[in-house]
Amino acid sequence: MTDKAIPPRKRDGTLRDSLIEVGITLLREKGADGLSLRACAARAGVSHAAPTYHFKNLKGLSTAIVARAFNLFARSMETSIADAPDTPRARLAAICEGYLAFAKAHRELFLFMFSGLELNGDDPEFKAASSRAYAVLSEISAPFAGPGDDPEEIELLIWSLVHGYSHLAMINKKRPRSKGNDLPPLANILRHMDIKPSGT
Amino acid sequence: MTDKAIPPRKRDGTLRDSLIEVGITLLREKGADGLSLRACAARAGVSHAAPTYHFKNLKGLSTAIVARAFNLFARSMETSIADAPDTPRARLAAICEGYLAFAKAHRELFLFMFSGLELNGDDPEFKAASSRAYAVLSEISAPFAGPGDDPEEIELLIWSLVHGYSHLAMINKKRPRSKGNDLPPLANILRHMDIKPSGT
DNA sequence: TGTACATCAGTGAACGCGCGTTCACTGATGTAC
DNA sequence: TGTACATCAGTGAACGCGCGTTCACTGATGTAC
Repeated sequence: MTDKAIPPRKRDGTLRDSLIEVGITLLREKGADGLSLRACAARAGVSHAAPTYHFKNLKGLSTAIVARAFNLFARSMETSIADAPDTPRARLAAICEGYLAFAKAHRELFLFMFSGLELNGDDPEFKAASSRAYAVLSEISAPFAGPGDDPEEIELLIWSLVHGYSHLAMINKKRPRSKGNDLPPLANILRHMDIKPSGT
Repeated sequence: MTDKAIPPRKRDGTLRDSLIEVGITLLREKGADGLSLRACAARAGVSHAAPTYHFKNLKGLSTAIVARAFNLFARSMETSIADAPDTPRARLAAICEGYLAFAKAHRELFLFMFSGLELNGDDPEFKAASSRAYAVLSEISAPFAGPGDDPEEIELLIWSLVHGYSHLAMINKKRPRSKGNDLPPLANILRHMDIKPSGT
């Protein structure tokens, strides 16, 4: 079993993109410790120095990967919302499901993007992608801010809850068998949170 | 400036402990990437092979460090609770403050212990320490479970919220200056969450 | 349509580094008698 | 109190590994005229 998952390429302008995808694969398979410029190059069937040309260094590659991750993340939430009934509560439930679904589908990537790793914070792709995700959250939260409320507080309440739930779920891979292997579902947790859309 | 922060030691039975503390220092100074068996040994003024004797390997050292972390974490919450008025809401607020205070005081350690890193899950010290932290949370949450509620759901609601808030706060070191550099305070977030002690 | 030239995208060798792990060893400490 | 012995705690050399980064290079592609 050799390691050439991707056939050798020649100048078709897609290498940068491929390296990002390979990086995500590497994260999935080996976690954050398995991500390196050299490993990405090898997996992409390219010289070990090639990634440096596109990303300058490991931090640059990581930033590009996290930018991609935030786009996938935003898309997961957007898709979930698009399928939901057009009421504030249904949309809230949907964004939470989308958040959690992304985490479950990309555990290592999710942990990586929220690992506190230092990135090129000024990178435009990165900024655009993370803003996109934040905008979704912000939009869905807005209807729950009453007249006297700071909308940022409501956002942060919702964000904290769904992020905490998802993050803890990713950390606790293994739970005691006695109660089944799952946390109480997110929907049940949400039901306990008595915030109300401001129109009611 | 040499690197002998701790003078060379000779057989006083405290090396294991010192290595754990040095490991925590290393995390604080350089993050997860700065933690290694060799770096701990060097910092403790001891041969590079010494840590292996006590921890077997890097995973063992990491497990010991996280166990220590969970004890500090539990203590932070316990202290905060001990100083609070003896009402369910005050105790809830106190545990949340203790949770956040620990994260702020030990950012890198907090990120490390919740990084999803694989540890020796069966290690007794580790199990005891994490159970201790969980027990605090569980005890404080109990009064908020009404007659029809699953107590685990209430625990998870509270845990998710405070964990999410703290974790996001650690990730977003830098916020846009325009609004000041701080998130809306945790107390405000908690106020929006209308759970009630079951006696009321 | 052909040619000269610049730039682009990737190569491959080389550098030095820190790492985890193994292993034979040693000298100090503790125990049995 | 002295002696023999076992175990403990740490040493230091050695192993091979993968890593990031630099650098002179090359051959393909694109552009100007």
